[in-house]
Amino acid sequence: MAANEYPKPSVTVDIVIFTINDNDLKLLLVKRGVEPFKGKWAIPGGFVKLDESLHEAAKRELAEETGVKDVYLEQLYTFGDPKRDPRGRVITVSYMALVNSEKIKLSPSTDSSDAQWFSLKKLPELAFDHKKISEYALKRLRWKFEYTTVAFSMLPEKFTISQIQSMYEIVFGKEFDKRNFAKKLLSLNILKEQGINKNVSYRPPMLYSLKADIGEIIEII
Amino acid sequence: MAANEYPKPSVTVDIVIFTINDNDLKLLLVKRGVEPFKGKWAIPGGFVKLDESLHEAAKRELAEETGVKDVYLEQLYTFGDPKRDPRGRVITVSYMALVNSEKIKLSPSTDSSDAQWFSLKKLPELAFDHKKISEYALKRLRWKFEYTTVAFSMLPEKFTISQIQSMYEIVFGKEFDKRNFAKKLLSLNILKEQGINKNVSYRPPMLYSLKADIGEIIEII
DNA sequence: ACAAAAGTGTTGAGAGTACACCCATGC
DNA sequence: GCATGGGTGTACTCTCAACACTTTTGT
Repeated sequence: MAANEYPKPSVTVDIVIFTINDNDLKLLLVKRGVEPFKGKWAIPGGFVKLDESLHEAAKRELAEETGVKDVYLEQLYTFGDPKRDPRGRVITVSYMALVNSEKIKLSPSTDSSDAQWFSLKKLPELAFDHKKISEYALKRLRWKFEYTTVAFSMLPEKFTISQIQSMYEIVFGKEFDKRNFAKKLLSLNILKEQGINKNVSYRPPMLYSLKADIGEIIEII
Repeated sequence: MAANEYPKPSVTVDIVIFTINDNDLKLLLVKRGVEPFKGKWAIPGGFVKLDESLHEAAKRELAEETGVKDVYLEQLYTFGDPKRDPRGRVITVSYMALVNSEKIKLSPSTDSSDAQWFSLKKLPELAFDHKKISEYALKRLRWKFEYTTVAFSMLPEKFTISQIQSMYEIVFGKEFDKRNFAKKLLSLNILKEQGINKNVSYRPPMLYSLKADIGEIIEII
């Protein structure tokens, strides 16, 4: 039963890259330049190299597309229907990434007609089973927002409470009560005051950062 | 960028099969007959065929090992470290299955020295990264018990409340208050009374079944 | 003084937790 | 009548949801 007795499928990673800008939740799509689905929009991804782990492959593809490293990256689910790629058997391990839109510069090698941010509300038709993958990613994103601190990975180091609340309202598509939101957030005891932001024409808000010992994503369930 | 330009990894499915018997949570392990790790215990699994989906592959391997079909089966996570298999690049999609121990007959082709149930408390050393996989599966199992109705898939059609409570106590390794447990369970409104079990030498318990419209696993979060 | 967003407290409802006694049966 | 597990209610605490007004700044 050696590992090479069987015909082998191809293995890819596909990455649903989320960001928030213009008060909207967006994901990055690339336009396919080759058949199949030539000209259709697709989630960025590519083949896994034999000497890299799945996570490394996802990180590499992400860096190639967006130029960012050190972002939140999480494996979602592996899609392996035999008919999902007309070229042959391709199994894809899907990932989700959360990036801070201010840190992104879309890869200069791909001009902007090839890679674009799309609002979740106005997605074009997607290649392969990428609609299913992006729906799965959105569910997971909401779950993670509800029960962990991933949201902070889409913010700059210092942020205001209303910036956080606004992200939650965008992701869940509904509004939250300001008092209850702040009360809950502060009671978690994960924020540190960072002084006051003076560059606004209204009452200046308190800036916060995550406490030093909250480097990693924690569960707030 | 055809699908076959790259050298390909092998893809397997590995299934963590849980059951409860003798008041203990157990998982099924098979003894490896070939190198590498010959003689070591491993989670059952095998290569994915080119014309079957991942779920079908997991179902097939499960049926080959245990003879059971129609059990709860869920994809967990895909492990793809380049060094996880000394034979070469093997990516494995892990699954978890929950089976009713009364319905199992271990495959007759494998004698009992080759496949055995092990208590989670006394696992032997495992081949490959199977320890990591089984730990991941246990976490997911506990999560699913807490927030969904998967537990019922390990019970016969009619069951008592204390059977359910006993399963939860085994899976979480702690005891629950009998009154609170019954109150919570009955308040979910998913059980139907099925008359009284008379074959006991103490006050006979009420038997329940899942309501007809609760065929699928539901979230009880 | 006005516009804009920041900041803040109380109340009621529901869920979870802790806790102990009587009941129905077989032997 | 005794051993065995079955079945049940109350009180407390905590969390969540609903709800509106004052404060601070720039212009």
